[in-house]
Amino acid sequence: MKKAMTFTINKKLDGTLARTGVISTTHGIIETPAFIVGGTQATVKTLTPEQVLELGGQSILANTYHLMLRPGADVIAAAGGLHKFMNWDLPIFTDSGGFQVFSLGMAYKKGIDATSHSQKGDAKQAKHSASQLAKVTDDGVYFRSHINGEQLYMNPESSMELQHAIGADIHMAFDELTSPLAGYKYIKQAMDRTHLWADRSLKRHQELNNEHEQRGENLQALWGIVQGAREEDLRKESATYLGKRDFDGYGIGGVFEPEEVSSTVRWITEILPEEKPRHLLGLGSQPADLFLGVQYGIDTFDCVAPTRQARNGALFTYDGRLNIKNGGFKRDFNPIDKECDCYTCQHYTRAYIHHLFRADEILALTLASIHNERFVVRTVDNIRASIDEDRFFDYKKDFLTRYYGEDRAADFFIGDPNN
RNA sequence: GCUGAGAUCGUGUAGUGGCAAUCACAGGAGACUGUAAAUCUCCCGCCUUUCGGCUCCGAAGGUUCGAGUCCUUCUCUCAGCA
Repeated sequence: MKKAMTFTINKKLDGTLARTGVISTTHGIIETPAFIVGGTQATVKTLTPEQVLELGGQSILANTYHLMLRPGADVIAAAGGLHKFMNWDLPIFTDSGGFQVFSLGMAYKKGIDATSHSQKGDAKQAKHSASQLAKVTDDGVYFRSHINGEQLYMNPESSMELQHAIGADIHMAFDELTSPLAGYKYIKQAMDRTHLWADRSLKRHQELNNEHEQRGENLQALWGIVQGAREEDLRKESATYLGKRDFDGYGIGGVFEPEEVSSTVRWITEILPEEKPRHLLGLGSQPADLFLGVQYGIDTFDCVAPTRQARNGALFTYDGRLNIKNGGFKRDFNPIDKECDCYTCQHYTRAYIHHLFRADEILALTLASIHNERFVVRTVDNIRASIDEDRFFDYKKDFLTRYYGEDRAADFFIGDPNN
């Protein structure tokens, strides 16, 4: 059978797990390390595909759970697949729905949500904790639609069938990620279940690819997902188990804090087969995640934070984050960041964007999203260039010191050769 | 000029005899990591780091154990009529 996807390593950075390379799919290539843009509901919120291209997006990640609910995988298949449906011709990833097992289920039961940083006891959380929307069994997961409460069921096989119908280039295996507050016993149980689900996902995936091949259609790729929370032995067991399977690449799930990147990610990437790409699921809301992820062997990232924070007025600058809604920007006629090359910074001032947010104008969301997404995509692109040019550690030190300040940044440099 | 209705936080309001300050907006700040998120949280009379303390319902009187609330006069606003 021909391959759905290939990965070529161009350069490895001596003394680290970092590398640059190229993922090649039937919809084109992704130069890695790369930031994959969040496109959950078959759209990058507030942006047209042309705007995503202009800000340097190489690929997007959509979500099976959301698209199954609305408009339905059958609708996307009838439209000729997700690329055609949403007018995005470059590579697309789909997440399996596994994250929603967590965000609609255990996360609330445990009294925290998907973002371990968020405050306990906020009104929304209290409201939702009363009604958990997902329930896990060994075979699969019962969901209640967050839209209308309808009962749904998803398991590894159905996730693969939905993902193949949606027709992205790279799929994620259906997994269960656990709350950071879960106990060891439950973490292990969920990890073992994730492994069995990975095998079932792979089996169904290969059957579906066989059908594609017989019909002369494009093949699709599947990446397995490593779990095990913060437990070193479980993470290593998970990487070992999945590393032996015939996946096209790997996702690392259930990582929540920047501190975990330099420990947890390393345990895993040292074990996973070097010749396959690794994706760090859901991380990238701050620059340290990106530098540490790459340093410890990550090839691709995805994160909703750049666009979500943009919609809420929190914007990246090379000197740290600012909240454009604050009163101090009312008469600030500078761009968001003088060194940013994005469309927003080329044409608009802080004062104007401040005004748009205050006036509840929807252009605020688009301009802010363009900026934040460009900031993150460009940072990862620059990290890639710094590896190719053997100046990664200098770039990392300059960037993070400026962004966080010397004191806060110090922890990110432990063990670096130039520290 | 007459008649009527009003005056409570920056604004609009709730409160109709029992610890005044509800709700919204405006304002001040914070959070957000495989998107139940253009969302959420906190502050918003004055003093105090906190604990807490002090004010306060257009003005002045009055009734009452007790008044934002009832009575009298005044000021101002709005509506209708002249």
